[in-house]
Amino acid sequence: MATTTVDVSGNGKTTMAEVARRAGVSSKSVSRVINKEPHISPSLVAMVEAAIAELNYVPDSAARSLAGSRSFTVVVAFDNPSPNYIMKVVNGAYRACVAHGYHMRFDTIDSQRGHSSCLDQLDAIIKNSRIDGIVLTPPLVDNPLVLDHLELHGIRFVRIAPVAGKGRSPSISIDDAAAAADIAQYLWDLGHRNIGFVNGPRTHGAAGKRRDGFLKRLCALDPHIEVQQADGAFLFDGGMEAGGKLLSSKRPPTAIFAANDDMAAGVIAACAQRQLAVPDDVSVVGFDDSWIATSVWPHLTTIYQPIEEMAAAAIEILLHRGAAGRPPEELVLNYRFVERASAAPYPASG
Amino acid sequence: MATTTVDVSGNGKTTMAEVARRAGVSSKSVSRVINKEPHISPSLVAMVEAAIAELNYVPDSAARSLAGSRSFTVVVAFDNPSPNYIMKVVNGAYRACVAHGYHMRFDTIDSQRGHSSCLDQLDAIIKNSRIDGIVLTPPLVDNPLVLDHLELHGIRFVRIAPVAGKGRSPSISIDDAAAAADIAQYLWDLGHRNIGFVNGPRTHGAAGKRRDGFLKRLCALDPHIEVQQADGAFLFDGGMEAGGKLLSSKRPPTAIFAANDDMAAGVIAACAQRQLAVPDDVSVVGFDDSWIATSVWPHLTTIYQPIEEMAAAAIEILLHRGAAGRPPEELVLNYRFVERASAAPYPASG
DNA sequence: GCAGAATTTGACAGCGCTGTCATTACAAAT
DNA sequence: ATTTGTAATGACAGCGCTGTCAAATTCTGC
Repeated sequence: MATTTVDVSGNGKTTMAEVARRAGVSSKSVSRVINKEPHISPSLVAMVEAAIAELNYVPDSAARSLAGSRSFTVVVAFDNPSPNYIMKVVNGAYRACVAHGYHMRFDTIDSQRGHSSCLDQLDAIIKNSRIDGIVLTPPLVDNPLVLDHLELHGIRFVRIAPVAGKGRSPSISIDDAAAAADIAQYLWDLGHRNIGFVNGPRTHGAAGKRRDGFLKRLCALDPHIEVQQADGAFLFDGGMEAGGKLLSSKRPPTAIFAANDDMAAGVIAACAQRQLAVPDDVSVVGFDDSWIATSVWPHLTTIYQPIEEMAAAAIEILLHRGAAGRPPEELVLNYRFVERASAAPYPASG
Repeated sequence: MATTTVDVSGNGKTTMAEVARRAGVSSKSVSRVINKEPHISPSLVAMVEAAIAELNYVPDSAARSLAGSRSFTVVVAFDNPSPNYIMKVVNGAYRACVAHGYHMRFDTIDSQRGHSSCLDQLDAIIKNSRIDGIVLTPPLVDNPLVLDHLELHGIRFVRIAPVAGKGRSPSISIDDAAAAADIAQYLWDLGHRNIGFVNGPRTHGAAGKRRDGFLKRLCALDPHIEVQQADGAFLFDGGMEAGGKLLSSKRPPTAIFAANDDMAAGVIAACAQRQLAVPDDVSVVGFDDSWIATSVWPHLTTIYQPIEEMAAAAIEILLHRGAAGRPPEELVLNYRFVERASAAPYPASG
C-alpha cells in the first residue's frame, strides 16, 4: 500500500455518522467494526475501514465513554524511588495510550505506610472513577495484597518485571537473571576473581533475580568463590555506604556489581572517597542504563532495559486483550549489555 | 435486569439531575452553578452547593466535554534534556489537573529540528483534539515562534520561567537572578575571589538570568573581578568539559558555579579527574536541587526551585482564569538556598 | 423442504451534560 | 401606568457514541 497520508486540511471532527454514510452502512455497523464486535462480515469491515481511512476518522473518546461503560482511562501505579525509572515508564505508557486514544493517569502508592494504607490508596485510585485497567510497576507487582485486591475488584492489570505470582496477570519483563549472569561473566573474563555485590531492597523482586543470576554464574565459574555483599536500597547514598563497607573489608573486591545504576554511582563515589580509581583500581558495573549512568565519571558499564518499550507493551496488552489475536501473556523483551568505561581488566594491563 | 447497584459510599454515580432534584431546581441551574456562569442568585448557589456536598457529586467530564466545547484537557509541552526536571513538572501539573477533573497530556517539541518542524509539532498537538490550554516550559517559553503560533490560534497558555515576551501570558517563575546573586555572595563570603561560571544553553533564558545575577553581584563586590566562563549545555558531559576547561586555565578558579545541577555534577567529575578534592580544593555550586544533587559526592550545595508547585500553579492559572478573583498574571515563587557539602571556605581552614 | 437456530444488519433510545431560547420577575425609564 | 431592560431560571434539544431489540438473511438438520 502506498503511504496515502490523507491531509487533515480543514478536518478535525468527522463523526461516525459521516463514516457510515460514506460506507453506505448504519452508524451502528461502524461502531461494530471499531469495537471489533463478533458477527460482522468481512465485507462490512473492509468498507468501513476504507471509509475510516479516507475520512481520517478518529472516534471521540468522550462520547464513547459517555455512551459505553468504558472510561478509556488506564492508570500506571508506582512505588519507586527513582524518578528516572518512573519517567521512562510514564513516557512509554503515555505514548501507547495516546496512540490508542486512551487517557493515562498515574499514581503513587506508598507501601511503606503499612498494609491498610496501601490498600486505601489503591481503593482511592480504583473507586475514583472506574478505570479500564492498571499497570503495576516494581515493587508493587510482587505485593500479594495489591494483587488480591485488584482481583477482588475485577480490575484487569498488567505487571512489569514481576517475580512472584506467576500467571496471575500478563507481564512484561527482561531476563534479569541472565543479564546479571552476563555481568558476572564479563567481570570474570576481565580477570576479576574477588567480586562484590550491592543488593537492592528485599521488597524488589527483580533485585533478587539479579543477585541470584549473578551469584549462580559466579559459582558455576568457581564453586568456591566468595562474594561479599551489602545492601544499598537502590539509592545513591545506600550504594555509597554499601560500597564503603565492601571496600573497607579485609579483602576488598576488585570489582563491584550494583543492582542498579544509582547504587553503582554511589559505589563510584565511595571509591573516590578512598582514592581508588575507577576502573583502574576497582571496576564498577550498574544495571538499568538510567540517566545517571552517563551522569557520573566514568560513564557506567551497565545493562540497558527497554523500559519505555516495556511500558508501552504493558499498555498494549491491557488494551488489546480479548481482541482477535491474543498477545502472549508473559512477554520477555531483550536487554542489552552496554559497555562504557567503569570496568576494566584486572590486574590492570594498560 | 436487576440493576445490582453495588453502591459506593457517596461517590460514584450521582448525576446532575439528582443534585437538581435534591436542591429543588432545574438541572440547568446546577450546571450554571458548577460553571460559575453569571446571573445566578446567591441563594441558588447556596442550595446547589449544599446538594452537591450532601450527595458528594462530581461532574462527569466525559459528558461535559461531549456537550460543551471544552475538552477538559491541557497539555504540558517540553523541550528539555533533563528527565528530572520534566518529571517534577509532570508530577506537579498532573496533581493539579486531577484535582480539577482535568486530563493532562504532555508532549515533547524538539526545537533542534528547525523552525518549521517545531511549528509542525505544535500544530500536531493543538489540532489533534482541541485543548483547553497549554503549559510551556523552558526553553519553549522564550521561543517567539511558538508564542506567535499559539496566539494566532487563540490557544491560552501559561509559561514557566519565561524571560522574554513579558506580558504575553501569565507566568510562574522564581527570581533566578536573585538566587544566583545569593550564590555569588555565598561564595564570596566563603573567601573565594577567583570564581568560575558554567553557563547553560543560550536558548534557555533562565540560564542567562542566572549568569547575569551572578556576575552582577560579583561585580558589585569587586568591580575588577574576572570571572572565567564556559558553556555546558545543561548536561553532565558539557559540565565536565566546561569544568575541565576552567580548571586547566592558567588561573584555575577555587570555586565554580554551574547553572544547573547536572553540569555541577560534571564539574565535580572534572575535579576528580584532576585529583582536585571537592570542596577542599574546589568549591562547586549547582542550581535546581534536582535528583542528581544528592546523587553525587559530595552532595551539591544548590538552589531549590519549587518546580512541582510552579507547575501546579501554572495549571491553576490556566484553569481558573476568567473566574472570580483573577490570580496574578506573573507569579514569583520562593526559591531556597540549600547548603550541602560541595562548597567550603577558601583558603581551606578546617 | 421447512422449522429452528445462528448470523448479520439497522432503528432507536439514551449516557450526563451544556447551548439555545423561552419565560418569569422585577427594577428603571418613559 | 406603560414600556423597556436585565437579572434569574427552566424546558428542551442535542453532543457522538453504544446498548438493546428487532428485522432480515443465511445456515442447519432431518
